[in-house]
Amino acid sequence: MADNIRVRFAPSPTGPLHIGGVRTALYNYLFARQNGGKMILRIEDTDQTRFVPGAEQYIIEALTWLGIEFDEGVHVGGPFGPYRQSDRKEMYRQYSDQLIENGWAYYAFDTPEELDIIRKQYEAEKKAFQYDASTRDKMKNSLTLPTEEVKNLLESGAAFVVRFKMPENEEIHVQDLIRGDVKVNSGLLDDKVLFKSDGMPTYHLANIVDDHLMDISHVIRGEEWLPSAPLHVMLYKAFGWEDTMPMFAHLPLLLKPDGNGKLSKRDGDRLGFPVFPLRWTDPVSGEVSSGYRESGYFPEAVVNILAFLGWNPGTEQEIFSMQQLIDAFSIERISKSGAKFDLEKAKWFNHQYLIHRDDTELAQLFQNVVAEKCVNADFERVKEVCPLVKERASFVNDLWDQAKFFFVAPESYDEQIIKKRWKEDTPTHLNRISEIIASTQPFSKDQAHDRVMEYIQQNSLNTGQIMNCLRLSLVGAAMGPDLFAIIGILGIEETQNRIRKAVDTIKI
RNA sequence: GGCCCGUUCGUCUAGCUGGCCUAGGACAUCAGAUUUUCAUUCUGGAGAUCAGGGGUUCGAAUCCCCUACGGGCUACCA
Repeated sequence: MADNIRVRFAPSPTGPLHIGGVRTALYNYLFARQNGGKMILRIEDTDQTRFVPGAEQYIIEALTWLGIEFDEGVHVGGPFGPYRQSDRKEMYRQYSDQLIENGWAYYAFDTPEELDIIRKQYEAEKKAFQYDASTRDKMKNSLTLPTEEVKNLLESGAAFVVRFKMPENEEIHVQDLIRGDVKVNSGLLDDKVLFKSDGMPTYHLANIVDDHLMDISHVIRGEEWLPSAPLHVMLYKAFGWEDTMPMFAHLPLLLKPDGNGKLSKRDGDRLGFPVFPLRWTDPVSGEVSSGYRESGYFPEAVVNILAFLGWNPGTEQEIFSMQQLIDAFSIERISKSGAKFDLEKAKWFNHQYLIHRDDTELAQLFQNVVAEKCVNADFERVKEVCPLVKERASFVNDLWDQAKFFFVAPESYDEQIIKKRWKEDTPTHLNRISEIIASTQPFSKDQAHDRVMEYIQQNSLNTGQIMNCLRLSLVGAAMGPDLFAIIGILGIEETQNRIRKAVDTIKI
């Protein structure tokens, strides 16, 4: 590996960052940290028409939430700034000029409308128009127009773009860290616009110039960029920057869980899982898209899930902290094929983080949920309850469904259980058991357990029947942790109240 | 259409320098055990003839070729 590892995550602020982008950021981050390199956030906002207010802030907030930190970037500054391409606007022109001077690029005056017409004509003949070596001498550009006219056009302020002059027949090699040697003939590529008529560079120019200026050593990005990688290689060559050209790694895409195609912003809520790290409200339509954070995922779990979508350590360990990922990560072990998001496995990951979370911390999180659901709950009780029910939950919110009865007495009783277990003499026994529990000295769940079991045996009762009815009285359903653990937490008074209420309410 | 990338259980994948693969793990799923309940836990099962076909080789999921399928790109979007 090179001495100075510098990687960048370079999103466009065209909306919320989706999890594919988050994964790209994560892989960049892991690679940088593992190699003691720098992680840079660069905002690529060269398309003014697609700019979405709030998107940049969203990206920063999302990555911060996930623990993906930057050494340099639009929000933290750094020696290679500015880090927002719109703020770098003035410096791109000189690079496109340089290419024109060297004969690697030229001015083109064809208007979008003219190009549109030509494309339609080609289409009518079932051909595809490509602005390249075979067509550029028929177009309106500085290669075909007289020098004087070009000069006049430029001076008169006519709209123009700068196009790359793609060689007619040259074998281009892209060395990809994941895919190996990818080669393509330049004759198949077109004369991409480098500099737009609005004075902004296109992605291709800005990207190469900035990566060079920012001393980027490795470009780790999505596979959708692989087709334009040959152009980028050519640009490095045209600028004479081949020696410092970064290494490329094109990541496999994240696919739709159902059917085919790459995961898109629309898929998430359609399939019941978030595609965004944070909830997003579209500033124009007002449409709300759910986020992992708001859905109850732990950031550590999201990182773990994403890390394993397209990468694995080659061992059987699946739960990795960020630091462990940094230590274990390697570009060589990134898979080549796209991965589908699996909601069930994602839940399992979150479950793992939930059950291994420190009990006090978990209790604090759950305390907030309890506070929303009912009146003031004692923190000590919340803390006692958590370890009893956490095995049953994937999310903190699930804890409520599992532990609700610790905080609120049952309002109704499961009819099925009543039908199956509740007998005529049940009230009598429950009243006796209520007294027994109340008289247990000293009171403890174990004592209560022993005394109740003693009663059941002495009266030759059916354990299952009595216990289920007792559970029904306290919980309202056939669920929950160990009955006496419940009684221990509810305490004598509440236990008695609930038994009394059940006996009064349940009729057969 | 053209170009590029890919293809192992339903899903994520191990396997990459060919023999230890009658293809391993995880999630999901099924069954049994445990339990006073639900869940957990434990044990076990089913599940990919490695996309298909040709080669190379004593031997291929692993190397080569072809085909099929999937995906990406093909804008003055990134």
